[in-house]
Amino acid sequence: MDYEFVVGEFYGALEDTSLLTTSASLPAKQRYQANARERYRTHSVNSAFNTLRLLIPTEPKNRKLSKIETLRLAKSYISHLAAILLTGNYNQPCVYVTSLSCHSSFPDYQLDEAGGEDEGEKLMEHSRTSICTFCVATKNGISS
DNA sequence: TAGGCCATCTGGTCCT
DNA sequence: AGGACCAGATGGCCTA
Repeated sequence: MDYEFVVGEFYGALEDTSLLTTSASLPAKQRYQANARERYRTHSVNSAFNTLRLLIPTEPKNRKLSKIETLRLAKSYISHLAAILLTGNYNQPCVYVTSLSCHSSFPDYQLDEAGGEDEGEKLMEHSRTSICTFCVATKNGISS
């Protein structure tokens, strides 16, 4: 990795000592280089987030998701796509998934909520009535 | 103006 | 020893 480039990219030449600050754990120059590496690493993470954002449909289309929204919606989107594969239904796949796949597709639904003999019926009822987070966020699959 | 989100700095820990 | 990774602290920006 070209750290001289990284440093130059963000704050100018390394020999610009006005940018060097004291640190309890590291000499100024090493601290400065560590900061530059951390910035570079953070930017790499952000690039990955941006790439992921491009893969997730949103409503409206130009809405920019926050990082936490991107992660949550990506997770739901994966479940949504799995439901499509499972049901072959492109419009309301998450409504028709089986109880087992429904349970795995809807982590918000806790197993201990459905304890007892009627667990299966509750799961089936859940599968009939629940819309996944992705469907809610994008209005995808919700009949009007 | 408060709250959410983000970038940056920093120190600690783990790994090579 | 040095770099990668992580989490906490801090301050700036934006929006309701």
